[in-house]
Amino acid sequence: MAYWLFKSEPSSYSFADLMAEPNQTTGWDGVRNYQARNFLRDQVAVGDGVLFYHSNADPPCIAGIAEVVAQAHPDLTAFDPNDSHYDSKSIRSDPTWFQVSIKAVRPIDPPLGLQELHAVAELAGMELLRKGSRLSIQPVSAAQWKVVIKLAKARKKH
DNA sequence: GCCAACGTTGGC
DNA sequence: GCCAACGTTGGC
Repeated sequence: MAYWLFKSEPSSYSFADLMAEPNQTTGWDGVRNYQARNFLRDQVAVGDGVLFYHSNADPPCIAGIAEVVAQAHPDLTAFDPNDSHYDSKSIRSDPTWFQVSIKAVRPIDPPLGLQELHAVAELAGMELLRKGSRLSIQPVSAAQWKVVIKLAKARKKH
């Protein structure tokens, strides 16, 4: 069991969009970065926990918890010339790009803002908080996961 | 909208 | 294989 943080711009796909999906499940397609691809293809496993992060948002935040429900399978949007993530160099017999499927577990409401996360000493080493961090699929340690879940649970008192 | 940080491309 | 130019990401 491992833990991850997946980034998405809410203007293109938000945690609320995931909640609204049939079975609250979607294929995490469109990843076009090799390091992120390698995590998706080689390490992300069914049952893993996912922090759903809203980048380019106001404020940027962790907006919900999800879980992996299907391991890596080819990202078919790479083969569709009409898709914005089309990659003419990727071929069906040897796909370059992969996706996993995730299912919403619960929203974090209100979400955990980036500023707030920066203020948490135990999260100081988190990849998300590193200056210049751009990776859209990031590993999260068990200790970091525990801290974030605890912060998320504290949201429920009101 | 700005711009720092990072990834990719391509000439050499 | 180097590295400058370029494109993208994402906080602010």
